[in-house]
Amino acid sequence: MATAPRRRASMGRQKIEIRKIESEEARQVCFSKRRAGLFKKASELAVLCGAEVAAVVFSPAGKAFSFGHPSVEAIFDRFVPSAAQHPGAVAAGAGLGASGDRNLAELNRQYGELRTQLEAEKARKERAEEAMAKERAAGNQMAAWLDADLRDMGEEELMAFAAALVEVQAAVSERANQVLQEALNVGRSRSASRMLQAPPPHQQQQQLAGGGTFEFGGTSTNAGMEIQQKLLAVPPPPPPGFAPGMDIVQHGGFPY
Amino acid sequence: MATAPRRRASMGRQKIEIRKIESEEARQVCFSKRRAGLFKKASELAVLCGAEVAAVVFSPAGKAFSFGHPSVEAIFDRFVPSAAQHPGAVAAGAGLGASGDRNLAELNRQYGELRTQLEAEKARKERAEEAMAKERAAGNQMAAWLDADLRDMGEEELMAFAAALVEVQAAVSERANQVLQEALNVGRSRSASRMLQAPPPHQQQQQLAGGGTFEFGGTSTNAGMEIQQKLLAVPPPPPPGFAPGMDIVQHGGFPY
DNA sequence: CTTAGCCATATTTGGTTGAC
DNA sequence: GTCAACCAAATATGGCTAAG
Repeated sequence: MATAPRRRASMGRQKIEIRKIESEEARQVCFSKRRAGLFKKASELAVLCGAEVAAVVFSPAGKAFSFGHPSVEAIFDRFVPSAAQHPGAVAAGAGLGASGDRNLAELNRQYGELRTQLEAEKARKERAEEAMAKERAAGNQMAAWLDADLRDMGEEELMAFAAALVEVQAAVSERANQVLQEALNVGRSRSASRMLQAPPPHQQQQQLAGGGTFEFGGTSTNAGMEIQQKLLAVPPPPPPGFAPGMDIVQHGGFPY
Repeated sequence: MATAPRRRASMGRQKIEIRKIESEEARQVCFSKRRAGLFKKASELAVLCGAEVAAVVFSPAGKAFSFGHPSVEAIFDRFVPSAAQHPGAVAAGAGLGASGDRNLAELNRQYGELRTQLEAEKARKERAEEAMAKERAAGNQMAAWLDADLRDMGEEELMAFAAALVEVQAAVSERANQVLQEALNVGRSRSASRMLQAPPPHQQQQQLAGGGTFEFGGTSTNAGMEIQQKLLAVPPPPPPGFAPGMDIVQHGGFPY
């Protein structure tokens, strides 16, 4: 058409991390958009599932917005009847027996924690997946073992597994050396050298901790301990997770 | 509607009208998904815009779920100044049977739900544990392999074996490093320390930050949150490594 | 039954621009 | 400064299947 600088009218939706938006302005705009979106979602949830939903939002400026079906009051009322969810309150419980005496705050905290962990694990899993592909490339039988259910391992297991790996690594290394030695002794240079010509593509990544291949005990007696120490040596463990902090209460299960 | 029998494993997301879902089952599923989505949105809104958000939803079955930042009660209070939610300790000790009966019962049920959640997680871990046992078994097998009598091997065999070892070694090494890294990234709470059956007594239990409630109202600078989110932001590439000494955060404990 | 993915597509919403 | 509109990429999630 005319002389209209047809520049891409948009960069499309940009990905943003869930952290407080710096720009006051952008934040305000975002607030509006998302508030609307939230209410819409709330509404849909209410209609689609015949659920009772209430949502109250205070803009950073202090203005209040709310959505409620049938009404905010109704929901709140139902929710708060005797609310014993005061951190200080006891909210003893008997129903569920032993552990029923936790107060909501605690449950809350626990849940948030759990969720955070799940989130973290999820991320980890993905990275693992990636690495796995690489290993598979190695094409050897061991890869299978290495791949195994690592993806499903929890932190604990991972740690233990790591310890195991270190051991194996040492053993393999040693053995490899031996084999090479043997090979050389028997003197069939031909293949011996060729073998070495096939350097595993991932050898490069062996550096991490010490600056080279980590050398945990050639002995398997205390590999675990070593690791433990290494771990502890690491700086503080930054807790990952999505939307940390806010207190998710989930009085109930949260499928995620 | 033209039947498209087995087009693809997925029909992709179908467009649906916003009206009560007929299928009880589908409705339940939808409820779960959307409830999660709603809370996530709420959470994002809170974080992104530094707003205070509360959402309460009652499933058609009557179960209550809620999300609140900083907390549902806080929002409620603010929304309804006259709210009488400071009963002090309605359900204290006595628990069921008191005026907070209904509420408590509800709470208990809810807790049960949560507990189920946790159990699920636990189960998952167990499965992992199991898997690990398997790994270990494989490991033993490998050990045997390592002990194979090289003298009985033919040249070819020997060479192949050696080559394999080298590769395995590399793979293991890399994997070990990776695992360690992962563990470090996530290895905070849980029982990262319990990982070794015979852990050195000097293991300093990491103080986990868990889903602590971070103060929001104010302004920005909340070290804890910053870091957490930063980490999250770090998608995949940036090798967390040991070097970066993000400061930490660990809000020690909770003011409970 | 409840939970966990998968996949393709419906929605949502950053970033911008322009009118109030 | 608020809000609406636009565009395109980021997400959320119906519909299903598989696993407990």
